[in-house]
Amino acid sequence: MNQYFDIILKSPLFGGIRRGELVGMLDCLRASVRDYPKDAAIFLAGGPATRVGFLLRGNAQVVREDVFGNRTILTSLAQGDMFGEVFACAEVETLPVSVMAAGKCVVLLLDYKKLLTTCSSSCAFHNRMIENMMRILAQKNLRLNEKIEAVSARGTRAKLLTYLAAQARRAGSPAFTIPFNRQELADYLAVDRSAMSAELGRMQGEGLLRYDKSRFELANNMGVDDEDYLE
Amino acid sequence: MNQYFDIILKSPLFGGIRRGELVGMLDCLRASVRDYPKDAAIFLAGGPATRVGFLLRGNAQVVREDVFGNRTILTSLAQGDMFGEVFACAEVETLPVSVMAAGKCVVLLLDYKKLLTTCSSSCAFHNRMIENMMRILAQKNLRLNEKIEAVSARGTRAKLLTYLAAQARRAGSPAFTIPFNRQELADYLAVDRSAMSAELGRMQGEGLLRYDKSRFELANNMGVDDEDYLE
DNA sequence: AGGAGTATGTTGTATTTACAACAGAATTTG
DNA sequence: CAAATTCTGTTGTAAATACAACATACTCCT
Repeated sequence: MNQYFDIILKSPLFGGIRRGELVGMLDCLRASVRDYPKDAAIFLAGGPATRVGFLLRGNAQVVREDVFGNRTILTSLAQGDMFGEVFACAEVETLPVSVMAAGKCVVLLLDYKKLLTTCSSSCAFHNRMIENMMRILAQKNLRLNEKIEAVSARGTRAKLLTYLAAQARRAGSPAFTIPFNRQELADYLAVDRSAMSAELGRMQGEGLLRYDKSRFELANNMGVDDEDYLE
Repeated sequence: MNQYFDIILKSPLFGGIRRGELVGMLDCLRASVRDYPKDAAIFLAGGPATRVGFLLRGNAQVVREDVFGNRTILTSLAQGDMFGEVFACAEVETLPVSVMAAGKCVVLLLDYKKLLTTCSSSCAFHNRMIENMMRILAQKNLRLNEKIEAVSARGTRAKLLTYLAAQARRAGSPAFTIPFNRQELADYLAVDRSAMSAELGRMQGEGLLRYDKSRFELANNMGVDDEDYLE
């Protein structure tokens, strides 16, 4: 178990927790570690959403199954990733998704109620974790809002500008590197890759921006046509 | 102040709180009630995001101002609505939006840190509110994910089917009423209203669904073409 | 009931986007 | 280093969507 301490401590939920506190904490939380073989269901759709998981080892996928049995991969999980927390915190009755082991997996499971309820000794870390979880949920909220803004923009150019402007804002600079390649960016914005490439080319031609690979630089007059200021 | 008790108690953040507990609670939370004239800034972009607000009276708008001073209305707030909680919980340094009074407003303001930190007397309602806030954030997360799924679908028909299927799932029935008129639905899905209307007409013609105003009923063979099963 | 205002549906046209196919650059692999 | 693979950009064409304009239906108000 303690071979996984570093992974656990790196997780945002455990932010601000010192290594020495961890053992007692996990004990108090009644944390359990389980092994799953390839293709096993770590969480099964239809089951209760009472636990929060951490992938300590292996890879897994969050999948949704529609009425006709078609499986869609919603997220891919890697070592250190947390999963199930949104459903647990939302207190949904039954899980709408499954989490399937893509290979052999080792998982840390926490009971959400235990995590939420300050224990008798009112230990400090409980409050810390609650604060952490709150921040995680709220920040995810902000990221989702950002994506909705970009995807909802009308037209490929507007989507790109919305996304790139947000990245520039986040970077605090008109020059920044995005965490996507072209195909991933196209998927994120829900547009066709080649059409998006063409649009990027046109935008560069018009001097709106410059780019090289995943590095972008927005022109300072971005999106503002001089004619707007003529009377 | 107690003229507003009913509004406060109806808010999800105060869910499970009894009327008799409220006075002591608000006192312990150092809650303050403030009046704002029309066009006043309740929260100002660039300022700290340390408080959570409730609109007790009047209407307000959450607005974002881009680099060039263009204002976009992100949300309209009505009586009873909570605002600012995502930024407070995410612990962002500076507010990226402003909240402007659309008319005379009365607002209840809570300090997020006070709300989060269990007070010395470890009063029960603190835990209740923390649980409530967690659920509010997580449920908002689920709603945003639902919207992203719909908006990201390729093509008007796929967007409609994604949205309508989610509504049917939520309703637990293939027949349900949506909370939008056509224009609002089109805005939600980021498509053109008239094109969407036409698509709905085609879909009804093909027997995929039936509708009347905001009442929809999905066919049970929805989205499954019989040919898929011919081999 | 009458009329104003709003909501919805319909159609034709212009524009935009997706799709497919390919070429060149960059990266990875043996 | 060379071959294979992946990534990116380009182009022409087909398809989908937005836009504009209008007809009809519905709602609200007095």
